[in-house]
Amino acid sequence: MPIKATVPITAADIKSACSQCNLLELCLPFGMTETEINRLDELVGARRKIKRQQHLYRAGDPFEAIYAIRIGWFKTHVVLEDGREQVTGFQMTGEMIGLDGISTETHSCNAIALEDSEVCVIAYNRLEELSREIEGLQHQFHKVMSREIVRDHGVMMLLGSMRAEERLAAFLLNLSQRFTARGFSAAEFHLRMTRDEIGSYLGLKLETVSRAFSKFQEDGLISVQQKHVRITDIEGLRKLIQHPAAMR
Amino acid sequence: MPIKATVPITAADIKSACSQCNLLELCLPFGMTETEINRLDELVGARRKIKRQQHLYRAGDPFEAIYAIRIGWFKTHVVLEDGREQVTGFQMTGEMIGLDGISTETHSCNAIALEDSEVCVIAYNRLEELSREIEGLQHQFHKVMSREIVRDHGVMMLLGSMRAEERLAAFLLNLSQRFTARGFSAAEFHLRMTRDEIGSYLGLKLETVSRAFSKFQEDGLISVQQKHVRITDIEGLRKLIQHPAAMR
DNA sequence: AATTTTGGTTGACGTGGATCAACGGAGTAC
DNA sequence: GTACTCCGTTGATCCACGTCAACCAAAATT
Repeated sequence: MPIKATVPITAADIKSACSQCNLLELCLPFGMTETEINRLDELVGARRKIKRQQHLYRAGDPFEAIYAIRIGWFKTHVVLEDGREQVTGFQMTGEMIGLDGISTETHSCNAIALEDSEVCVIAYNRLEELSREIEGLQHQFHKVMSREIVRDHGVMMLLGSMRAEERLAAFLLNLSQRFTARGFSAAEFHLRMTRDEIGSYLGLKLETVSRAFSKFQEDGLISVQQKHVRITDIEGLRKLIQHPAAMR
Repeated sequence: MPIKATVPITAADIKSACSQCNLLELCLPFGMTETEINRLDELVGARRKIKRQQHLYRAGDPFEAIYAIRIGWFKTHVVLEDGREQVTGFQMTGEMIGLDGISTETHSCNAIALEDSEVCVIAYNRLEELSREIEGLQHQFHKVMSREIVRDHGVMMLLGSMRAEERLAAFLLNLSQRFTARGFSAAEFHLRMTRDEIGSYLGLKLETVSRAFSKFQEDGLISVQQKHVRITDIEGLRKLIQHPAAMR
């Protein structure tokens, strides 16, 4: 049974507290003073747990809140009338999700948990109120939105101008960099998404993604086994992007 | 000689006034009360004229302002180290440009006028100040940013999941819709960009764009002559997208 | 433990769009 | 008016990636 994406308070919910959270430098409070962060605690409502494969929200849902991911992974995707899907992003701990809803007050994409996850629910009207009072919050929120725009432009570059292997290399480097920022290994990580989902994000078919993984392994750039990836030559991956792979 | 993209006051500049402007319902003031709009006049600084092919700003420029297009057309594009370019958008009258700069306080793309154009310069620090005071401004500004994110997701769908002719059809329908919103003909318009620029935006080569134009003409969907386009069967174009063109 | 389902890999083959090339017309500069 | 440059069109050919298919491993279900 699909779960409606509103803001339910269940027994499992705990009151969140930004001031107690260790994601500070990744999340909304970044750059704010301690006093300001304490005031954030009034803003951030309940936490909400989302099980693997469940929706955080669906396209068409009324927009009420944005979400800060505390634990876990999500994907967002848009669907065309004829059923074609396009993954528009993979979001991890410390990232904000739901910004698409502001423009029309209705979510324009679907957000699905890739593993059991937990988000902080940030009521949007409260966020607007509070960011009129707290300059640091306002500024950081604007940065978060702008960052999303810049990221999207990067994806356009990827989809519009790069070949299959370059796209995958860019994808892996991006993941690596995001893991690093969270204190995890830059070289070794576990993919939360399937080849098909990666393919959708990168504008490729799953077979092509799989072949590119195998090729990278043959070339000694990475070692892959299913969802486990170890980057063995990060410079090699970088070069692959800079020197538009052997177009003879 | 390239012009540095700062905020120069030249003899040609006139003080702008949102309250006197006829772009209200397309631009930042949308949804604001008359009193609020009057206060906007303190926000919007000089106008600035940009000649065809000149930069409004460049990637790497320090971010100081966003711009509302009063007259004309722009393209934004990002450039990879190896020189590959990707057009990330075409912006017309009433649209905001420069939002990419907020995240890092440095512009991340280039904005170039496609024809002689004029923008209103909106100092970003003043915008933040004022939108802490005027709720309607804050809300509208957030909507503008969110709309950009949603638009970008649409482009990802286009680049990642659609075939050449579908992409061009979607592009023409999008232009048509934006012209309509400005009171121009939905069916007949003048393209401000070259086949090459359209191709870059759509992730196609200029030859493919040209062939798709010719195909649409053969099929009686449009008539094209150089940059002049007349849509003769708008429903036909829509169908083309909904029914993933004959993949036999 | 047996069975089913889902996800990933690999090979053979087909094709949409890229590439290469030639040409002609529009716009611009002199 | 003439020359030049830029832009768009069209044809011939090529190739990167999609499609189709078989198979296997891992995970979920019984």
